[in-house]
Amino acid sequence: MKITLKDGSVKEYEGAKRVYDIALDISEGLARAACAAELDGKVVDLRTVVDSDAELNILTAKDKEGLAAYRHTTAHVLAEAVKRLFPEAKLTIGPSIDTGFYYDFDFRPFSREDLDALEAEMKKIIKADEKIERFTLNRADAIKKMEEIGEPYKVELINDLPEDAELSFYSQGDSFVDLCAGPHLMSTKYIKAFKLLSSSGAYWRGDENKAMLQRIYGTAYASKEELQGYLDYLEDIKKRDHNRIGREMELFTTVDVIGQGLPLFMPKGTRMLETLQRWIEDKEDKEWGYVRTKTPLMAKSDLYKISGHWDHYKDGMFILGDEEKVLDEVKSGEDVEIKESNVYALRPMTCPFQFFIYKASQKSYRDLPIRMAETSTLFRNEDSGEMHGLTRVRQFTITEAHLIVRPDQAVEEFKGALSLIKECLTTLGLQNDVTYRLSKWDPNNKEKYIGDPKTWEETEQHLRDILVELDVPFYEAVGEAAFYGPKVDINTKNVYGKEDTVMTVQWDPMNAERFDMYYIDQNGEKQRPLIIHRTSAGCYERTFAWLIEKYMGKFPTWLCPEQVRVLPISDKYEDYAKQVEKELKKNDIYASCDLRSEKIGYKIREARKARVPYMLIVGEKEQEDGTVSVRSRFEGDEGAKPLSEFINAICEEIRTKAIREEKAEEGETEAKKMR
RNA sequence: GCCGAUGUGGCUCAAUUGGCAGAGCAGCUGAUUUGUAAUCAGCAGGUUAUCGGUUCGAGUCCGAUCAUCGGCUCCA
Repeated sequence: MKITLKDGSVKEYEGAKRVYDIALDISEGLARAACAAELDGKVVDLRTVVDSDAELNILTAKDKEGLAAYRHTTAHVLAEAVKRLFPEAKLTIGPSIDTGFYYDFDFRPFSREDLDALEAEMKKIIKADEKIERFTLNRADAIKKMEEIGEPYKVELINDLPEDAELSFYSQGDSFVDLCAGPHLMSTKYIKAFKLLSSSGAYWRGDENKAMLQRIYGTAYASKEELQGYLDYLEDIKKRDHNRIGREMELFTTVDVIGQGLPLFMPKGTRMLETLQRWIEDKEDKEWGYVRTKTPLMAKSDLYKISGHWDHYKDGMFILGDEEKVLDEVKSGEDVEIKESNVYALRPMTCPFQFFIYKASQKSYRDLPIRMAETSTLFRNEDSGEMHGLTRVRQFTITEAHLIVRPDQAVEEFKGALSLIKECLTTLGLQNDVTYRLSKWDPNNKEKYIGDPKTWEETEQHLRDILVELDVPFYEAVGEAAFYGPKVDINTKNVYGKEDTVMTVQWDPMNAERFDMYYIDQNGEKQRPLIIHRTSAGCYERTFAWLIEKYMGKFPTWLCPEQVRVLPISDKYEDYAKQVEKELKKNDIYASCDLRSEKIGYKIREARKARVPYMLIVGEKEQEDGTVSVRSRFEGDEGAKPLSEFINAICEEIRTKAIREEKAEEGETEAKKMR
């Protein structure tokens, strides 16, 4: 038979052969690192026997699939260690994930000491060179076996598998057996480097109504160096955490008695937010044809009944008025008699408010599209465990807009909204850090959505076509749509590797009908418009958090709350420093003076810590020549230049919102070493 | 909401088996007048998150609440 390898080379063998032996034949080193293989495109175990011509790709821990198998085996070693140290723990599932693996157990919570003990036990198992063997059982035997060894969750899994499924098991050493599709390493001894990272609760099958299990997260790499590299990376990336940097830089803070998810923006943070806001409002209004509205932060429950929020989103809103009764209703799920006119809710979105602005006068087909934007503060009663820094809060402000369009304009307008977002991302330097997601409804969960299946399918196809035409890479996700329509979500990853939706454009075929919105067409007849809901720069809080993490607090100059700090060498030059500061402020530059009687090195250090992009050092020379000595975050010491020249340059940098490349940090680490 | 960890001056952290709440940085005052990443000295700063309990005595032990962090679930 002929085996075609991934690199195109062909090997010929007599008779049947194991994948493992073929791998050995090709290269012993490769076989040692091998985890699994792809046979004719399908991932298989190394023991798989090949008896006809085939395409073979040996997977090693350097491949995505191979690494997954390697980590999956590490998860099994963890499971064996848990069963050894804590025999009463019940096994559930333990897959590999992007960053490593986890395994869920039904047991008491694990402490860090437990994890350390488990790591030691795992090392023993690895050292013992336990052979891993695959075998299959029929359904009855499989259930009997799992009942025998006391694994009820495995029985449940088997019962949920299709009747004709092949029930594959892996044994590991003499005592450990786990239901598993594989593939796995052939022995525990091939695991070279792993680490248990953390433990936490997790629901059985991800269902909050089911049992709370205990999850152990870990990671594994093919070498100790790679593992250490990853652990260093984890440490390093936490230094970017907006929650830490934002508080340290006095951009925002929180206060116990004010409450969860209600951050306070301090002067510097506020200045940055308002810089962003002025930029985005100007852009929308002057370049993209938006008009601006300002609508109430609350409304009667009647409004949310029309919009569908009362039925679909009531427990996510802050309800005012006959509060206790409303809470009763929310809790019991039953209608309670409430004097409706007394019940108000803080708005969780702006849509219906702007819809009524549209409806305030009769519209002609010639008036459309109408693009209404609002810098819109919203309130959402998130569950107490959901809040995080600035990325998940209960009150936030969003660059919200609704485009009321004729059906023939919808595609163009939808594309326009995406283009505007792309422009915003590019200006902020974030365009390469996003993924596009087509968020679809879930046909198996119809009660969560309004509208009929046909409309959903059609609308989703429109979005798919637009994304393909714009040539942006995207993926599709079931069950992520808004309850009234599908959307394109633009996501990014935070420092903990979790995805956050930062921007969104939604195609809404439902609400024009609900709110009885119409326009008059050429023939004098009423027609339904379509509605596009969209953000441009997203929600200010979340985008702000993203910017902090992206730039580690060293923002592009135009966003900096302090753009220039003037540092006089001594108080003899105080007057000149103040004069320079005044001149900068005259040119709309955020400038300040450090007039303390400190050495220049100290003032520079402080300014660097505050992440001020430009320091102007002034002393005798500068005062005499009318110059400033520029030290920037980007180039370090840039030497003396006339003040006017500096002002022209920085004004141009601010005007164009330039993102200057940072020079590698030399000073701080050196200074630390020296101390 | 669920599981777990944590909460001590503005910040980072100490405080022996329950026994006088302490240090560095930041701040303030004074001296110093400084040329590209930390000048020196002094002073001030606390109901140990909040409320309750055990105890002769609680930062420490117990309970409740609030908040922060990591997960799970959720995220219109």
